[in-house]
Amino acid sequence: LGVLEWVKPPRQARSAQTLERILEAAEELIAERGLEGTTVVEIARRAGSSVGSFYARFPDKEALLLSVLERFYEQSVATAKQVLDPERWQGVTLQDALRPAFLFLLHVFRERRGLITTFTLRAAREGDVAALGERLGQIVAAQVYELLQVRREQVSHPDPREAVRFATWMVLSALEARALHTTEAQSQIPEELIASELTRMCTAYLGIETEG
Amino acid sequence: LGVLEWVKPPRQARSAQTLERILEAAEELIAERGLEGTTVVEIARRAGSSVGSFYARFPDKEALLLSVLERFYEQSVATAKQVLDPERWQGVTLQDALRPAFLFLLHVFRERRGLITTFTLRAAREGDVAALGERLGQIVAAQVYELLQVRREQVSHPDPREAVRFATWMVLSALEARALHTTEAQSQIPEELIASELTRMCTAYLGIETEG
DNA sequence: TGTACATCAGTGAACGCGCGTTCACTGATGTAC
DNA sequence: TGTACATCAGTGAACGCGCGTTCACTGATGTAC
Repeated sequence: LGVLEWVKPPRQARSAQTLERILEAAEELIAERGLEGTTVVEIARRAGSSVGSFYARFPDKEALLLSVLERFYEQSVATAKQVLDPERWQGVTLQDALRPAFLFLLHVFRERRGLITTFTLRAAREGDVAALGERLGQIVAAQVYELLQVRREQVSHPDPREAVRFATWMVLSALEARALHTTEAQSQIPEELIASELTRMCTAYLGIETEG
Repeated sequence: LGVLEWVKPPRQARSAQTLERILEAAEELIAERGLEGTTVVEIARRAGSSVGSFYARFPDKEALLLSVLERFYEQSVATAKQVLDPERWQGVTLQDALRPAFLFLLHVFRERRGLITTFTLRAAREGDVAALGERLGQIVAAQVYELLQVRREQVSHPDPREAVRFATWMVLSALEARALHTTEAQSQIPEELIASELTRMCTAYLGIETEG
């Protein structure tokens, strides 16, 4: 499912720029108001373009969403790989690795709440969108498992691989829920506290003897 | 936010029945296809009624959704209170209380997946819908905390009340996420396993010395 | 118990709005010779 | 280097579909006397 499938590639630099501007504008608007709340006319206007140009590139509005989604997905995978690079976490206790990682995740989910919400809503109805999200989760779980390998002997959970998968799923679910429902009351809980409790929960679950 | 605010009360038994049939049909259709996917004409047809009758009761489609939501919310609160009644769990270890409770929750979230999904999507954009969900979560957390009181001395988490709130939020988030994304791969994980791991996670997090 | 009238309940065709999509047209860029 | 032509890029008014909502009308139920 490469971008080339939804987008008719531009032949001139000029239209490549137009395409870029359209994607940019679309991402902004979708993040602000969701897909339903965003009209093609608005996208074109914010991009300083026209409806016709839009349809010269995208077969329909749906294809646009998929393009924006794919961009986002690739960014996410890249970020995850970078953050979870084992190099970064050598000689650090699991807790000291997890807490900052959770803080970072909380930050990202807050910054990109609009897009995440839109995609989540979409994933609830479209299988292929859901599949992307799941793939991302599995990539993260695999990376985390790598990190855990070094500290293997500390883990008392009978099936560490499954445990990591499960914990990853729980954490991502919670972050997703937090992005989805931002009632005032919820957002009161400071991110530091959430990060601490997530850390406590994960280490306790994996069965790591803590020293705090 | 009582039903009476959205629904014009019927004066004759006949129209009370019609209203009931409309609510029933609406709930079915919304569970099957979501709100957007459900037209007023369809609701009327499935209820064996007419569009005019619909608008004799509801000011608009939105009010219908709120009525269905409120019904669901009240059922949920009632069920929660019943299931978490301390009477039921006297003399049982926390693990033996949690596991069946989680199994039950998984069951409910599966059975009512359609409605839950619709309301979740809605809650992401409408504050008042989100508020209802949060209220439900707090009710559950409070009840669970009651259950924990008996086993207080076993808990090693420094702030049990907050811990219960946090754990409840995590569990409900995970269940919500599971309802939302039913990719094939996800639904493969058997509910028994999820219930076990949730139990393990919660007891470990609260800091309860397990005996298994 | 019967008649006249008021209100409630129900019907579905017609209306209208929002928004995705099309299309006839203009202008810009590249290519052939 | 210049001219003719083809293709690419861009424009925005007009179209049309789906669906929520209205409304003029018919029938049923209750009430007054």
